[in-house]
Amino acid sequence: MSSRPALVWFRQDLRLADNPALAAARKTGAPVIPVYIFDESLAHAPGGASRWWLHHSLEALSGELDKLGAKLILRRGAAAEILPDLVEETNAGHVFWNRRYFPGHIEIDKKLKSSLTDAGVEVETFNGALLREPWELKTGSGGPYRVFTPFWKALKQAGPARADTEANPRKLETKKANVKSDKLKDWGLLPDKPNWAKDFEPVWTPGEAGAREALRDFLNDDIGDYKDGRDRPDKDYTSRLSPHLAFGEISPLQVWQATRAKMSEGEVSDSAGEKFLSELCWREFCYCLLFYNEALPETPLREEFSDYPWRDDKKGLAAWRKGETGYPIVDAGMRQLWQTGWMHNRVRMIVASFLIKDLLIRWQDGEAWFWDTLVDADLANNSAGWQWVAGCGADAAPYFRIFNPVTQGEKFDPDGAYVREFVPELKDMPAKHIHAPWKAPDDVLDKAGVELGKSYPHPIVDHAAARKRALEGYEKIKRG
DNA sequence: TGAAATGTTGGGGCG
DNA sequence: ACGCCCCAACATTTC
Repeated sequence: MSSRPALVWFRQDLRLADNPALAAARKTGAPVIPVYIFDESLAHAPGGASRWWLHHSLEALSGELDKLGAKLILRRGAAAEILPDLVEETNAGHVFWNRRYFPGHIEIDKKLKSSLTDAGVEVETFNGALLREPWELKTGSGGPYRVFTPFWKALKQAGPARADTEANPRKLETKKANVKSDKLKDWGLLPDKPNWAKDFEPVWTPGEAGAREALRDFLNDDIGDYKDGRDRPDKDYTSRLSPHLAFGEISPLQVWQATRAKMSEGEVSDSAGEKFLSELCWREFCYCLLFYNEALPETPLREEFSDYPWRDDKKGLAAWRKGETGYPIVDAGMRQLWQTGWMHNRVRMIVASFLIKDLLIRWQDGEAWFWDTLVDADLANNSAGWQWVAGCGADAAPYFRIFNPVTQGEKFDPDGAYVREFVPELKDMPAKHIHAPWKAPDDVLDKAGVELGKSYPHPIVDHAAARKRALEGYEKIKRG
């Protein structure tokens, strides 16, 4: 037992339960000092929507710590300098954190670990973010997996690295630490003038309690129709856990265990539960891809795609961002993203396919927009996802798989309810014509109060022609 | 975790 | 009764 305090450095693990670093700190018996450092100097600093979430998540974490008598210390700046300062200031004998896996982060953490260790501080790091570390699962030939299905099989076979989750601590050894902390509101994480996040509030509850509630609601109810329902943006059959997972308000192990428990109780069908867990493991797969391919966020994994004849189309990109492409399912998705900080996964694939293949705009441009606007923006998921749609990733959709936005709309939003919610100017269109208003007879448009080119745009590209153009571009890079 | 083009089959209308 | 055409409904191939 040591009287020198134990520092817990919170990062992408803004929770108290099932937090190995925090658990280790408690085990020392020393007073625990929780710390969060906001480092904007890093590449891939959080985008606007993530900053909104981060603010509220930190507020929630700080509140939970308060209940245990601990004060969350907030500091802003380069962790490489601030953490050693804090260690010195507090005379900490231990520092604990859960590992990060993104390029840049890893180097910082490694250096800190060795310099602090050299200075006589005991540093220990843990896996708090993944079911398995990227290096724990290898193919038969010893390399990392590059195809999802075998990865998923191997992970399912191996199971999570830890068997049990740890409950929320009820007690924490603390000491009145006289350590200065920033005020959260001074970080300016919240939007102001205008408050574009006002519609986020009714939709989301950032923080550990909100995460737990989202998981419980999903497993008790919405997961029933997950297998097919998860593809329906007009329904509420997805877990909406993504932002909670991105900020580590809940661990994948907690999700895994809770789902397995419901499955063995027979309350969740095997088909729905397995499908959901496989989606959870897409996240693991993406982390793996990024861990072994640092350039994933910028550079196509398949090199030939660097030569793809992309177009510079500022107007097209702007129309896509604003949800004014004239394709209702695309516009609904882009507006859902802007309004709520989130987009249904099926629609993410549709809008991404549209940007890349119909507009021939670089996937990196879409990735950047998602990064800024998604509350669940996650470097691994976002870059792997965009590469997947673009067809240049490891286990990517073939390039010629080009979504038809009309067919997709008719298939997955058959009544048009999703479009009506987010594209209100089409709310009086009948289901039959809502996904292709330009093909609707004049009297139908009149009756719905839609004037193409005025109240709702004409399609900015002709899909059939755009599809042909995209495939011709593919021929070019295939020939090299 | 597509879509479009092309091919095949089978039923019904019709001369 | 028969062949022929049409076309919907699938199936297969191709991008």
